[in-house]
Amino acid sequence: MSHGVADLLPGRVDESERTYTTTLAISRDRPRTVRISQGRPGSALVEVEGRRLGARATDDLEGSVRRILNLDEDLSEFYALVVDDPALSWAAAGAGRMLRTPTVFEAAIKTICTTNVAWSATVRMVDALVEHLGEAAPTGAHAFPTADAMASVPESFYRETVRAGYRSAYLHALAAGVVAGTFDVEALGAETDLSDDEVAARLLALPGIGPYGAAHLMMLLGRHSRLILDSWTRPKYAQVNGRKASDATVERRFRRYGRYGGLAFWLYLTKDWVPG
DNA sequence: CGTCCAGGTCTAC
DNA sequence: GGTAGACCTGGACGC
Repeated sequence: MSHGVADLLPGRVDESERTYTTTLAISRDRPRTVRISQGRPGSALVEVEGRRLGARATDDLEGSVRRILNLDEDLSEFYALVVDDPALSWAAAGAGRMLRTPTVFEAAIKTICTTNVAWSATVRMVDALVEHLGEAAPTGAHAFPTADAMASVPESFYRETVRAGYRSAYLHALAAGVVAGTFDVEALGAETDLSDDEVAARLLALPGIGPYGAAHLMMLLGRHSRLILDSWTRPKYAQVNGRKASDATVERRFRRYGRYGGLAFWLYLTKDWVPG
């Protein structure tokens, strides 16, 4: 079973039908439940529940789907780097486009919910956030909550209802900081002139985000320099590699991929997720 | 029923 | 700059 933060979108992947269903927020309107599947070769089919959308809402939804499917990322430089590499040449066929959340805020909140807990607990916390704070679509399904919605409830809500434990303070502080403008997290997904170091520094300044979380979020932002080193990737590396290695050794091994070191590491670990 | 720990982070040395 | 200790929770495991 494969997991990634984007798997935690308030929706579900149906592997047999190869579809992804989720409920997405639309500005100035109720959220809508959408079903994403493969359309004609080279295109995605997006089916929207309910009455026909207006032009404005359609634009919103298309923007969200583009961000979820990461359609605008150009990985040609990475493919050129690995095409003659026995360990990663398979990736040049088109791997590495991470499934993402519509907003950086959502990814950051979910990343906090992955720290120091079993995956089942992460799912439980995110489900509670969506159920209790997310706006409902006509289908009854809920979208991921906005920063405003998350800032509007007290920290005790996160402890008592979400059962997020000590993460509660981080979740509330992040939402409140985004609302106040202290943390402009969406800018990190839009800016192109910021260095990876600058982006990393801003992510590390977020409450509850440390080296693991920053590396994880940067991958989703198309910043592939950092290796995600955590309790899942370390043993997985040992398994794929054949023997254990220190973080420093792993970092050294992937240094040759330059600004794509993090992506190379991730794909090296997840090759067995790819069919065939 | 007690202990351990899971896709860590923060604080205090 | 590097490193112990504390930190919520609930599922897994040993007794």
